[in-house]
Amino acid sequence: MAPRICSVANALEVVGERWSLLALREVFFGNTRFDQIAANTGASRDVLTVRLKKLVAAGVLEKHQYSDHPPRHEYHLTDAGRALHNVLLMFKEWGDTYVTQGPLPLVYQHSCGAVLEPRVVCAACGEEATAESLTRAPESAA
Amino acid sequence: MAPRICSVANALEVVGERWSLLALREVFFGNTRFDQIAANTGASRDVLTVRLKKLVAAGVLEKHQYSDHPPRHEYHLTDAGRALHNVLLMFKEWGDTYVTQGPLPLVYQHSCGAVLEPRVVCAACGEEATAESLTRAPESAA
DNA sequence: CCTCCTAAGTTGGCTTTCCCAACTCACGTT
DNA sequence: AACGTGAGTTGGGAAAGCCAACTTAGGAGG
Repeated sequence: MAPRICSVANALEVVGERWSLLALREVFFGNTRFDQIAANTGASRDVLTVRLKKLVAAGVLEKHQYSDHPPRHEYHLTDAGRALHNVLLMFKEWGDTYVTQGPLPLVYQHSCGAVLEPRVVCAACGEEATAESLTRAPESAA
Repeated sequence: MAPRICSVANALEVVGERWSLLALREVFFGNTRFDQIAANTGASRDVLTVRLKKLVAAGVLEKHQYSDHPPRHEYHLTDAGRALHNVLLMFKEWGDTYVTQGPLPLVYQHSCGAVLEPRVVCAACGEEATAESLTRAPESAA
C-alpha cells in the first residue's frame, strides 16, 4: 500500500526536518542572520546551511543582501513563511500545556490586551474546530 | 550562547521526529493498529516501533489491548494527543495552501455546514491572532 | 495435525544524516 | 599588520534511518 497523499505530509517534507521550524521561529523573532539563528537554535552550522538553503528554495524564506562590502545577508519571511506562524503558535501552545515544566518561557499578549489563549475556529461560523466537529467534505478528492 | 528555551522546541522534542506526526494523523483517522500506521505513513517498521514507544512514554498515545488471545493492541489518543489536532490542522492548512499541487486530498466540513477554513483567534476577543498582533507579555519569564 | 495467515514487532547490514570542531575567505577595524 | 566578524565549508566519527527478512504467538482451513 502506498502512503497516504496528504497535505500534512507535504508540509512536513518542506519544514518537517529538524531545525527548520526553529530557524523560522528565530526569523519571526527578528533574528535574521546566520550566526544568530545558529546560536539561538543550537543547530550545527553545516546542517543549518542546508536547512536555510532548502527553505529559500521552497519559497519560505528569502535571502536579502543588506551590505555589498562586505557581503552580508539576512533571511526574511515570504508570505508562505509568514503563514507558518500559526503552526508555530500551535506548537508553542501544545508545548506550554503538555511539555514545558515550570514558568512558561514566553507569554504573548494579544493586541486586545488579553494574554493570548489561541483557539482554532471555523472562519464561517466562528465556532471552535475540534476533531469531532469535522467531517470529510464531498469536495474531497479520492 | 545556549539555545533558546522555548515551548516550540520542547514540543518538537516530543513529536518533532520524522513520522511521529504522521503516525498521530493516522490515529486521528481511526487507523490505530501498527500495520495500518506503517502502511499509511510509509514509515519503516523498526522506526515506527521506536516512535510509537516514545509517544506512549510521552503520554501522547496509550496502548490498548483489545484482544487477549491472540494479544492484539491499538493505539489511542490521550488528552495530550487529542490536543495535537490543532497542530495537524495548521500543517494541513499550510500544506494545502503552499505545497500541495492540484486538487486537495482532503477537505473538511465543519459541523456548521461550511467547508472548514481554520482561523487562529484570541479566545478573549475573538480577533485573529497574527504575528503582528502579538507582543511579549509582562508575565513572560527571563 | 499441518500449513497458511495476520499482527506486531526484531534483527542485520547498509546508507544517510547529524554533530563537532577546525578551517576558509572576504572584508572591516585598530 | 594583527584581529574580529559574518557566513559558510570541510573532515571524520556517531547516530539515525531504510529495507528486507526473520520471529513469535496465536487463529483458520483442510
